[in-house]
Amino acid sequence: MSAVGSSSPVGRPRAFDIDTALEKALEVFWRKGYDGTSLSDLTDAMGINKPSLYAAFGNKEQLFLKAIEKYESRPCAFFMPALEKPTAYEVAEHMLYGAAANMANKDQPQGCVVIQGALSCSEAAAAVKEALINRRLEGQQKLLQRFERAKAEGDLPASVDAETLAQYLGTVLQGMAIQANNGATPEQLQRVAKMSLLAFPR
Amino acid sequence: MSAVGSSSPVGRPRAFDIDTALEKALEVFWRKGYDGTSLSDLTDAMGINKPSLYAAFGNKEQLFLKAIEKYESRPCAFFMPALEKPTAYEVAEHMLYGAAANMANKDQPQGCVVIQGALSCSEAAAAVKEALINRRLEGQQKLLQRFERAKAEGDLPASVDAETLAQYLGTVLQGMAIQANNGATPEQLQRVAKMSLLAFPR
DNA sequence: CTTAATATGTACTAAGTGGTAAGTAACCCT
DNA sequence: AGGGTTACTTACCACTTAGTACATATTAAG
Repeated sequence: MSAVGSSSPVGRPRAFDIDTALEKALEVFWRKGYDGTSLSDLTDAMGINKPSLYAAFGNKEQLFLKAIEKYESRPCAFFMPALEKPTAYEVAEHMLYGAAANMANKDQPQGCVVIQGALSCSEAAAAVKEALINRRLEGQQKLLQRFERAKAEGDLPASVDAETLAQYLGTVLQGMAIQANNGATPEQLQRVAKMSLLAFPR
Repeated sequence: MSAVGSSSPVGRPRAFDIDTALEKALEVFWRKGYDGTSLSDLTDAMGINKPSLYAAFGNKEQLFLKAIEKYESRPCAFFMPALEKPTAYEVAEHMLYGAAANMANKDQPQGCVVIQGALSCSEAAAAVKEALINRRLEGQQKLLQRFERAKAEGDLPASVDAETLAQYLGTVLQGMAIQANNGATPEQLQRVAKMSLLAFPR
């Protein structure tokens, strides 16, 4: 058997780095949304031609979905690490402050591509929209499970409605994405984060 | 001088009602966003041909802006009436519960066209995006002014940061629009509304 | 050096985009 | 009945869209 993986497969080698190209595509989708992004936008940003794009990523829709995966696995991702905090309050705290820093970070497009990539969209983007909705619901589901665990651990009172708590937190996080698009600064979002924590049971 | 107004102007009379056509256009823009809506989508929904659309509304962009005006002046609009409530808390309360009912209302597209009409978009939609951002900021500005009045009236403690309060409320309202797009029910949003009021100073 | 395999650039397709020209139909006023 | 004015219908425009055929270039293996 021959070696598998990225080490010199037969044929002409790819002239671009697939990961940095995906990063470029992500940035365009993030700024312009799925409907607002054309293939020319993508090939221009990625520095490749259309046949290379189609060979490497399938088509526009699959490229988008791969870009979303990349987005969620970024080093600056704040969601999953926050879930690991010891108490429910700290989970919420880290998630809110992480979002405040991340969504208004001037080094990248404002907001969150999972929220604004295909919110209202054409029929051509219906599958993409659905995929994004599912991602958002999964995130909220993870919060819900974390808060139920906190109830089981006695960290949250048994009387707490974990579902509403998770949905409230999801609402604030998603609202922060819009605020970032409105031009809100990280500092402003931090103050919003602090205030929204006042509703959190201790 | 002849009579002005809608009473029999010269020429062939318009064969469609301009207001109901605008209502149809609004619904399409609301569901599909500016970039996701084509002129064919619009003419199909409005039941007219392109030249009629252009004669009556200018072009796609102007039609969108007129549709937004219509949206904000709807009978079901909850924003402005809520501002008139006697106390800051009641203002927030009515706004949040109004949003919960409105944004998840199954008789219309989910969410809010001012938020999702052109969040991430193409360069062709840049002017529209800017117009929507301004509308959102104006709404928040109105909230801020209302809360500052409440402070002056002694209804809110002088120590309250009215700006953050307004921004927090804006964040929750905008987050509710995303939640509605995720499929949240009016009841779920009501629980979120109730919870977000816990952060509100009394 | 040839062959097989993959990537590349150029050029193309069919369909859809926003927007318009031009002829015709319907109305009011004289 | 005719003229003036407006709206409607049909057909079109130039351009962009997502996606692809094809010939060429670059590599590894035999």
